[in-house]
Amino acid sequence: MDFNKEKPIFIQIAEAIEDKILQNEWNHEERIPSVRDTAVLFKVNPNTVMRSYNLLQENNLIDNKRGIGYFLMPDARQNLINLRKKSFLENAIPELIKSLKQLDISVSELITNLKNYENQ
Amino acid sequence: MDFNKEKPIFIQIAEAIEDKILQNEWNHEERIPSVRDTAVLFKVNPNTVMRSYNLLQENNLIDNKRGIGYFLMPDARQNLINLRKKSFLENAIPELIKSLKQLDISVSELITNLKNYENQ
Amino acid sequence: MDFNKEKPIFIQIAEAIEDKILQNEWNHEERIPSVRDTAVLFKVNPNTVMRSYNLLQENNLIDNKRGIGYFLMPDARQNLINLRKKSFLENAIPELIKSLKQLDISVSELITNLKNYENQ
Amino acid sequence: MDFNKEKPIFIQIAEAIEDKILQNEWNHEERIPSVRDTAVLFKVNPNTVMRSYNLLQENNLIDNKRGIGYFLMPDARQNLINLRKKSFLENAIPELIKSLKQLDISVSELITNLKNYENQ
DNA sequence: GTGGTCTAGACCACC
DNA sequence: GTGGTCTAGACCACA
Repeated sequence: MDFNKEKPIFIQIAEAIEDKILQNEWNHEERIPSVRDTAVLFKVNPNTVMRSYNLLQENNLIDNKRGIGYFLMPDARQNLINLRKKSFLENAIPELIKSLKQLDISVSELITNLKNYENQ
Repeated sequence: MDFNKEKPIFIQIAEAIEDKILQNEWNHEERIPSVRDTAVLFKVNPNTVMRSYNLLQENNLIDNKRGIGYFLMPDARQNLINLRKKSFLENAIPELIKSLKQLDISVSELITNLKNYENQ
Repeated sequence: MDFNKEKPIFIQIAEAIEDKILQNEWNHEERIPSVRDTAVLFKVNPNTVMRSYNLLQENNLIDNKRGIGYFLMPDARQNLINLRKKSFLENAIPELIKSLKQLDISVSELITNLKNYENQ
Repeated sequence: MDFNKEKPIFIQIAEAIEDKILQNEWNHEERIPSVRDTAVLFKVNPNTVMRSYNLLQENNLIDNKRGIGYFLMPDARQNLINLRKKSFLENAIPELIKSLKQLDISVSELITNLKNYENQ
């Protein structure tokens, strides 16, 4: 995995873990890899992974059992979907509309364009 | 104008000026306000505006005449539209698609949603 | 190091670093000194070094890893040689020819003159 | 005539006039065009031309007769050739040698390259 | 520790 | 008047 320079690395790692949650990489309330293992996996300083895990914890996606590790929250996947839906509706859509107007692209043009992706 | 804390101010100023270009605030190859005037307008240090103008110059939107000021490039508006269209197609659309998949939203659902904005 | 008053300091620093690259001061993709250290070395404000590093980055000679520092690009040395060769052929040679004509110096005269330098 | 952005305009105008002197545009001690006419010719502020003329005067190429205009100095052409020869030997040649070394170009390579220009 | 942004204020060359 | 460079010093996010 190589990182996008625009976003902080710790956020990108958090998002990568979120993606795994969405893809059901782990079972209900299962333990996720340790900070150290994840740091090795991403070739990154453990402090950085720590920040990612803190972020996930703030969003109620994982929880910490001291001395044992981090575990998925009971409703992790559903919480995550809700979070993303919220941000999608509040941010992505209005920005999309703004871009369309500035570039003088009609909604129907956009739809045509989107169809190219429909089967991927 | 108040600034978004997420992005550097000098970028936001550059974008604000880009928006003015799109809205035809200035005529073909017209002189735009001086660094100092823009600094006063945005209540910001002239150095910061300097960075914004440098950015615009790198993108071939404005050009400098020594001792006189900055002027719109002949094709500023068109160049800008091309730049934005390119970034829109390369970034916004794929991200949109990714979000749709993760959230299990169909394209038709999205279209329905978009229609709410159609007349704004 | 003392600076030439004709050229901006930040450009002269960038050129000094380029010279070090040409002289293989650093290994392949090695980290170069921090902005602050370089500022101390040249007895200059860190902001000034920042501008030099930005310039080098634009020319694909160095790259930044967030929170860590600046690193030589994989092909830094070769890119640099290409850049300089290009500018040499496009600028230096035609100017040389122009001078020769204006001064009524023949190419063979020039060659004789050049030989004085051959063993330095 | 369009100006190179690297050099001050007043210097470029002075050089353009020097070139005309070399090309015998004017006769011995002839009057050269007025500041105003030259300003119109180059589409430039008269103050700028004033600075060019001052520069030429400092180099003993032209002289001013108050209320009448600027005139070529008796030995203008020869003075100019001497000036240029001096600067050529002191600046151009050593810089050329430096570039050759940095780029690892041998003198013979250079000569080959120069021959392309020999008949222009 | 690293780089990045911003301010305040000075000084300069150029037009 | 214009832009351009530089300093000093502050504050911040990131690793």
